[in-house]
Amino acid sequence: MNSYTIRNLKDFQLDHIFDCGQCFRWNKTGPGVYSGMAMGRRVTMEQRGDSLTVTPCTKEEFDTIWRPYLDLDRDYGRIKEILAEKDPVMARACEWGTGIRILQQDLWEVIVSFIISQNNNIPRIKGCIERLCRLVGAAPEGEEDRRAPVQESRQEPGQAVRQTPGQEGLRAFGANVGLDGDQYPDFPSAQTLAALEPEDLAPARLGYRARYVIETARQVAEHGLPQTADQVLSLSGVGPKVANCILLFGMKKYDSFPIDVWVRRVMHELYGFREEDVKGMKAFAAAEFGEFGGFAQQYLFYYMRSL
DNA sequence: TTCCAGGAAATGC
DNA sequence: GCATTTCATGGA
Repeated sequence: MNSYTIRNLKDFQLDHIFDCGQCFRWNKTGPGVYSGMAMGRRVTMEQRGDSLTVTPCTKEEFDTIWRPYLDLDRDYGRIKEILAEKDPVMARACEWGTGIRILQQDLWEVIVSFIISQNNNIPRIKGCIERLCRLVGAAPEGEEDRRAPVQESRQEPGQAVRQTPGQEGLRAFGANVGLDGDQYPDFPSAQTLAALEPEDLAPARLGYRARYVIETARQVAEHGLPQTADQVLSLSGVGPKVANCILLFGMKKYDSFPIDVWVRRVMHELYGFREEDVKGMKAFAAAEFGEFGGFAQQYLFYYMRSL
């Protein structure tokens, strides 16, 4: 299989990039090796020292898809210099999380992923997203759809058969299909999800978030993807924290500073804020980190989680 | 059992 | 306006 290798990478560590909570569809399959699904493609990335090998991948695919996805054209060394000068805590966090890069992910996938992330833990978020993709996601380009047909017997006897436009697209993996990571369906589109009802997503076990995902899918199917912060906040199941994640990870708004339980913890324990003083933390981040707030947040998040 | 997880929406005051 | 409660799910 064709691979592409890029050498002499600086400020690049796959382990930190895929373990700082920004993405959920990459899985570690060996030392420095990750297999996953992004940009509609299933690939494996392997880092050895300052070299990165992507498989399958051509030079053209690397330059047009993975170079921007991995944000390789941004000078993270300079960003760390600027942030490290701010305060000793930030300096340590930059050093600890060196090699972190903010991926340029698909906006729709980011929206759904972070709606699912609310009041949830990272391993279970990954499980929810994987089950959602296996349930209603499209087969990736160039691969045949090996999913089992939808089980018709789910319908209770005597219960009216509900017809929805998306019914024919609904699939479910049978219990005999191994969950061995060998299947990587693409992320379901807004149109696909908009045509479903919350009970259709029950096998994905999103909990009460299924309603938010479908309602947001309908908003996006009708009005298109959000383009402003206000439009992001108007989505169902999107509050201040999730909105900031969407702006940062899906819309390149690098001044966003998502404040979750971990950031609250680090701001409380290492910066001396009261834990409930989210307004104070927000104001501090805006004044202190400014246009680099998103990068600062990622370093702090990773630092606090690994303490 | 109870608590908690990258919170948001509904409800109460 | 602000504080409290509720919302599924599953692991610790």
